[in-house]
Amino acid sequence: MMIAEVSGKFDLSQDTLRYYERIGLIPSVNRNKSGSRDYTEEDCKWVEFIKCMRSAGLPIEVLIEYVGLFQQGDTTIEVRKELFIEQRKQLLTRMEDMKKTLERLNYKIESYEQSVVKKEKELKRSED
Amino acid sequence: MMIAEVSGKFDLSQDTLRYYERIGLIPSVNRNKSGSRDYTEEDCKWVEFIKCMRSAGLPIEVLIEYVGLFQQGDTTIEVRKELFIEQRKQLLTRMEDMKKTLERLNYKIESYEQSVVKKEKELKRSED
DNA sequence: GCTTGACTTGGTGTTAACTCCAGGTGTTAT
DNA sequence: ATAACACCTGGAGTTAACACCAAGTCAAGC
Repeated sequence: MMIAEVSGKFDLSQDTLRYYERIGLIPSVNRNKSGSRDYTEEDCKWVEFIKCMRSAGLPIEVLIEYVGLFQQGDTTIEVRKELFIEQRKQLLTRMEDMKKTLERLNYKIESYEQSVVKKEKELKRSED
Repeated sequence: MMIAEVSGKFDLSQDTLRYYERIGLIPSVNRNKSGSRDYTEEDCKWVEFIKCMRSAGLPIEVLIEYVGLFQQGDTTIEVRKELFIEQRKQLLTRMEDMKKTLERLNYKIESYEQSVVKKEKELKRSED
């Protein structure tokens, strides 16, 4: 799979894909004879995984660490688990914050609806 | 209320509080005779509101727009409502992303637990 | 009246995460 | 074989959201 296709498939710019690879956020992708990247199925899975993690706000630095640990093999499983547990904890905190904010937005929107209704009633009265 | 107290109360640096005010993210705070900021109850409510919105990832730019609209009075209620509806939509999207990521993290962590258990069993066998 | 400490402003510096660009190489179509 | 195109690399530029700093002012304690 050429980079253009991967770019389209995951809605990430080619620059971003190259950037991710350069900083070690995904393992390095093999090149074909002419030097272009040729993504394997495995590579695509990495890209998709990273995209998912990033979309939830996991920092790049942490993900780079994970990729590094992964590449070091089974001896790092325990550390990787701890890393994920920590990230899950932080994710849950962020989700809680968002839940509170969501309720607040809902309340605000409802209030505004009320005040619009009031305005309309006033208008109707003035039309009489 | 002096800035130090507000800073402590909301766990925001004084620099951040001044920054927020400077860019119009909170309405400007009155000064006492010696020129220092003196936060009213109202000011604190703004700070708390902004902190809540920021913690859920609403961009500063959007919040500045909201504060501007708010200060223009009731004629902007409809616009403010739309603004919040849009932000709520985006917030829900982010929350969905996070939920998926959370499930994935949970799965990874569980898998790692399994592989640790396996390792331990192997160890036990080799002890026999 | 002098130091100490909290505050002020205006401006510069920093970090994360991309994003863009120039200059070069290889492939493909006419 | 020449133009058009996709891709490469190394490096510089951008944006959001702060964080830091210098130089100055003000009030309080000794």
